[in-house]
Amino acid sequence: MADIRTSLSDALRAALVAAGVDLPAGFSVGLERPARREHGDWSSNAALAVAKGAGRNPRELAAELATWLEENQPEHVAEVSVAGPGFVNFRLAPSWLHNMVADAVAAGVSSYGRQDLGQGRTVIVEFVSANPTGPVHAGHGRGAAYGDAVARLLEWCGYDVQREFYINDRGTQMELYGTSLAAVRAGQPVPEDGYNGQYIVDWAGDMPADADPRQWGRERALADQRDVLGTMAVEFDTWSSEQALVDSRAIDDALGALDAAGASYESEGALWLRSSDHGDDKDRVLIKSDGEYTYLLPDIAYHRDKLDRAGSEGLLINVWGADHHGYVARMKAAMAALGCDPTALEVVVTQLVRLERDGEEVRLSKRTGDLIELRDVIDEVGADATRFTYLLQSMDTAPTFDLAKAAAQVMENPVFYVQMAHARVCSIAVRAQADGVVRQSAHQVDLSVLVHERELEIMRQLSTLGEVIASAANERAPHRVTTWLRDFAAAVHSFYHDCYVVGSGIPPELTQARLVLIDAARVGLAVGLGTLGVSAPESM
RNA sequence: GCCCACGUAGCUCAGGGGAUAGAGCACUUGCCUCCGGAGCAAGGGGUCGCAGGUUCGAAUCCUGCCGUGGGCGCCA
Repeated sequence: MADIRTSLSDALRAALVAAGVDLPAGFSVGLERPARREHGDWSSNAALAVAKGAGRNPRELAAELATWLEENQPEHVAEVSVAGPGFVNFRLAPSWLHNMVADAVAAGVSSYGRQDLGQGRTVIVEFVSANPTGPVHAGHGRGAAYGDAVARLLEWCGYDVQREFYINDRGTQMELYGTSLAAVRAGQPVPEDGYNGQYIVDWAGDMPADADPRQWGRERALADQRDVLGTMAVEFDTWSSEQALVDSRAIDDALGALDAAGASYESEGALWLRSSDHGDDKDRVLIKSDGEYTYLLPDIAYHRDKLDRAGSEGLLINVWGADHHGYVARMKAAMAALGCDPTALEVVVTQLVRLERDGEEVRLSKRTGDLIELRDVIDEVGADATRFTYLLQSMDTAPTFDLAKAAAQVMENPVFYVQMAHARVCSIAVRAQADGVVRQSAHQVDLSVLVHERELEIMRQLSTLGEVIASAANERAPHRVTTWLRDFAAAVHSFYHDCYVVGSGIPPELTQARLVLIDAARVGLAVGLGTLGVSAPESM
């Protein structure tokens, strides 16, 4: 079927040419969904955009376009009108929505709304990357939900996605962690700046006497992290070890490359990166005066390795917490110093979450051991609600996550509201079968009887899912899908309330058409939830 | 002091160049013969932090200021 957007765009372009407008090179017709129903189904600002360059009055030009379009109507167009300062508005016949419903049902949960933006391009999404010195905490949870949702969205849009977790399994923190475990195991106080959490006591108690505390502690922490992330269905393709980079001499190679590029120098007994040559505030230390690497150096080697694995057309996306935003400039500077394409590395900084329970703040503090583990959040709230709640807002905002509200099984809880919409349409289909309704195959059903405002609203919203997914993927903004789901679920609940599918007084052909409609709605809900990694239950 | 993000309805947040700025919660008022009322519908409520600028058009882009959060280590 012809994409409605393409056919409208082509028609507008033809109308502009017919009106004698010389289109600027690279001109693309602007088409959008008007915010207000009375402005039609699609709207174009083309006349406004070209009027000045063409020396025309925008309203008059728009009127000329509308007249031409009325005489040369694209498929499904019912009415063309001019409004406001010079918008050209299209009102479409319901037939375009009926076609879309049939397409949605045919495509199904496995492919409706898929986009071909990536064309197989490799993307390595790195997220969570918690230190292997303890459990993942609630703050990591947002990164986990977000990173995985971005990965799912990119997959849905045709990218070849790798999910990656970077393990900082060497360095100062790792030493402190090992000595803390050993001290507690021996009944001694933990060293200064050591780890104090209750989990240290628990884990030290499990540690065999002959174990290497660092090595054993690393495995213990990773197993714990993997387990908890698994309970919210976050799985990684690759777990990259910092220590392995050292062992493979990748760090020496990186040092050599930086030296060859003239990007490093010695001073005060340390080795420095000339990051200020590439946009950073100041130069940064790579090797400390005591000979130990800083965090930055292995990370540079790691990103070289990732770029190499992603290939020349590949893209790296890093999801970092707000407390790491200061590292973006130096990391990009390092990549620039090595001659890498700066657009190949994209860092998304997620703002911190304020965690509450019944309005009372729960403070996160890994150092003091006073931390809320992600495990506790999932146990209290559930995996689906945890993910959905983390994805309610833009990553640029620092939202409040109220555990009690997120856990509540009530319609005021957005995740419950959306999942309930899915369960409801599933239950209608079950009910229809129980009532002995024999369903026709979808392509035999006459959908033209679907003209109720509630039905039209479901179809209009469903028709936007593909665009929403595309923009959510492009903007790395899964919350756009969350927002769409809440709106779409509201349309489904309204339909459910006003339009019965089965029952006395419902004509058989309307029952058949509505069964197809709710099937399409089910697909839309399941696809949207799927891109967020949230389940779509058939009953609740 | 410098860097990043944010400031939209009483609260939590969408919208991030277009037309009369939206949703949920809370508040007011209606609606249960029948598919799940764990609902639906209607209503009140906003100088989009402030001041300039760019534009045919700014909540949206730019500059400054104010406020909030985070960062500014040879920790990660």
